[in-house]
Amino acid sequence: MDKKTFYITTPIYYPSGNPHIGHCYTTVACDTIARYKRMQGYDVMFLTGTDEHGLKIEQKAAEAGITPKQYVDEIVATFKKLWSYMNISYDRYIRTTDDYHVEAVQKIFKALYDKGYIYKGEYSGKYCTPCESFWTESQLDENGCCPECHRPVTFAREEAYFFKMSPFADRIEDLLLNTDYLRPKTRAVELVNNFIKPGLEDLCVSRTTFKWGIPVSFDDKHVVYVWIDALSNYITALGYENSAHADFEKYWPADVHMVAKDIMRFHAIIWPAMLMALDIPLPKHLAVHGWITMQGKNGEGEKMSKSLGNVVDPFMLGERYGVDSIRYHIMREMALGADSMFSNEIMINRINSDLANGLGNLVSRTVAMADKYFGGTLPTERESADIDEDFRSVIAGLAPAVDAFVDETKLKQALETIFEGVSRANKYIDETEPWKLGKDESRRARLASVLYNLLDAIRVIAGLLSPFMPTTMPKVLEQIGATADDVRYENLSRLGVLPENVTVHKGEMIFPRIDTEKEIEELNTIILKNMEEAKAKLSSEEKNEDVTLEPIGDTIKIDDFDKCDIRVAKVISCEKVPKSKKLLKFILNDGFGERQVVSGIAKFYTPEELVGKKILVIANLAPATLAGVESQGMIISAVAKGADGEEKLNLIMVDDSIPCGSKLC
RNA sequence: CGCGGAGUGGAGCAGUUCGGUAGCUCGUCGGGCUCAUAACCCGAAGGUCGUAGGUUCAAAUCCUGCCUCCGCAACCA
Repeated sequence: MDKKTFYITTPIYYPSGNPHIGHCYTTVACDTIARYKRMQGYDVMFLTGTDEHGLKIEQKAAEAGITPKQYVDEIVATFKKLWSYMNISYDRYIRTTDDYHVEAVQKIFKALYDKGYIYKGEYSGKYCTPCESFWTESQLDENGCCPECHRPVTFAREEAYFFKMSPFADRIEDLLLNTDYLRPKTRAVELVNNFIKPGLEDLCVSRTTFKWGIPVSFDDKHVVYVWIDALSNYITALGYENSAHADFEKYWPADVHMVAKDIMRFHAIIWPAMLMALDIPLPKHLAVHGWITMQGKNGEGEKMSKSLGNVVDPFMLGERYGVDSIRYHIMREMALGADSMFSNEIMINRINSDLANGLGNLVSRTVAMADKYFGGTLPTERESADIDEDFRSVIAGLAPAVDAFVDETKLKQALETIFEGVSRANKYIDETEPWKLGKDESRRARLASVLYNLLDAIRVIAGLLSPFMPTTMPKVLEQIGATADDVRYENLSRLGVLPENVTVHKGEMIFPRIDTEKEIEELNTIILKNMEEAKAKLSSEEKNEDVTLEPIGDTIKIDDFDKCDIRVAKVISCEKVPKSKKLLKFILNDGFGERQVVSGIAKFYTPEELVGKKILVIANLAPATLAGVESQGMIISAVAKGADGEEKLNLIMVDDSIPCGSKLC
């Protein structure tokens, strides 16, 4: 008999740095769904992996003085270590550097080329020598400068391959708007309005500017750019166009691709387009979740950032509170589509109230009573009461409800449902007052019924929670004397499965209560230390260590320089350009009068701190309009890239004694 | 007028599709209980549902204007 199959994937992660709790978010959710489906009897394929090509990896490796492969090998090892630590039960791990993937991607690329969906074109734009990058017309800025470094670029042509997406626009729009492919669907309209309605642009799918990638088989100047290389992992891992695996027919189409919202676009538009072009059925669902944001001092969510030192280290948390507690918290807080706040306090409170006070204490008190009143083994006489019925029906109703939520990838709601059962059980204890029954010899049968109902309820709860917390639930089952057979999936929607004369085994506390104040204090100490380290790292960068410098540009003649009229100017006023993130609007005194200049440095400076300062401005630059504001010139600043990849920018400020309008030569 | 989302007791959220007593978790306060991990159970306080209008017997829910926040896009001359 063929089992029903279930194929679920995480994205393949980009190993340009070590994994953090954000990666855990997606992966733990997939793991839980995979385990749940296995429990239900599905033949599950759970895929994760790493996307190991690209310029950034090439550069990072060069900085470290090792080959790209050595570099990614190291980081992949860390990923695998984390997954093993987090109990991730992936069935397959794909690396885009794996031979079979490389081979298959080349075939896919060729197939798309043969079908006419990939064509050789060329950038009609210009080449930026320092960046070693070509830019298409649409990417170029208004002065025809490099959109990354904004230096003049030389006009050049270079061939590249493009993937034609426009033939699929209508089908993709339909997929997003009229099917439940995208979960949650709230962002479908946004995607359609922003990317499909204006016309799907052809996608550049090859590069000649770096080498660390999969060579195009029929044109080895080119390497395959990220889209076709990375996205196709979902099918190559099953053996599509390769012989390393042979279960494409069996598992495809995928049931769930789970991704974070930042890569939703690629999975919602490009991936379906690729599959359509290849005539492959589309995956059933794309589940998009939000980010974990750190709760800042004012209670606002702020993004995790290495320079803030607020990156959460999953290993550290696991050591302190147990891996299952972390898994629980992640899934309990995660909602489809929406961001969720993370703070040590939120997490500890959650663990305490749900796991320690709720579930842990329920197990502990129930087992303790069975032990105390019956020496651990229940007698077989029974006496039921009306009051049992409501309790039993709540417990019996858990499994179907949880099934439905898991199918909709709503793990948060699934957990809420299960914990309603925990709550109901605690209430049942109060209703039945077993401690009173224990004092009355004549009520032994009643007491046995009550404790049996409780143990049986815990059996169901622990069974349903096993996919979520695979390490601790077996301990619960051990304590209540349940066997693996008692928590077979079919038995989770059934009551009365435990043997009448079940024997409990009192053990240690499964979820010890955390001393909130003490832990917060200790964690704050750790965080403080991290922040200081981050700061120390920053100041060492200022000493020119670990700073990536741009190469020196092409030689120019003195006339070339003379074309630039650089003047000293004083900042009269400065304010943020409304609706822009990066732009500041300056009114300058350049010695001749007032001049308005816009500069994209809002990230680095606040308007107030610049007023009154003397700076340098290119005075004869052609005016341009930015975000609707005219800019008459360019303010000069010094730029370098720090070790963390973040740009460091400093305005060149000059001595106040230099008169406005002085010319640099 | 670029596109979209959100504003609900102290905190985090549900409810808005198809108007009809405003709900959950945490926190606070009071009570109960003692089997248990200072836990558990019950109860209470606390919200003019961002704002101003409109439709209606009736609006958190429908319509209009406005304010604030967030995401995407644009923007780094």
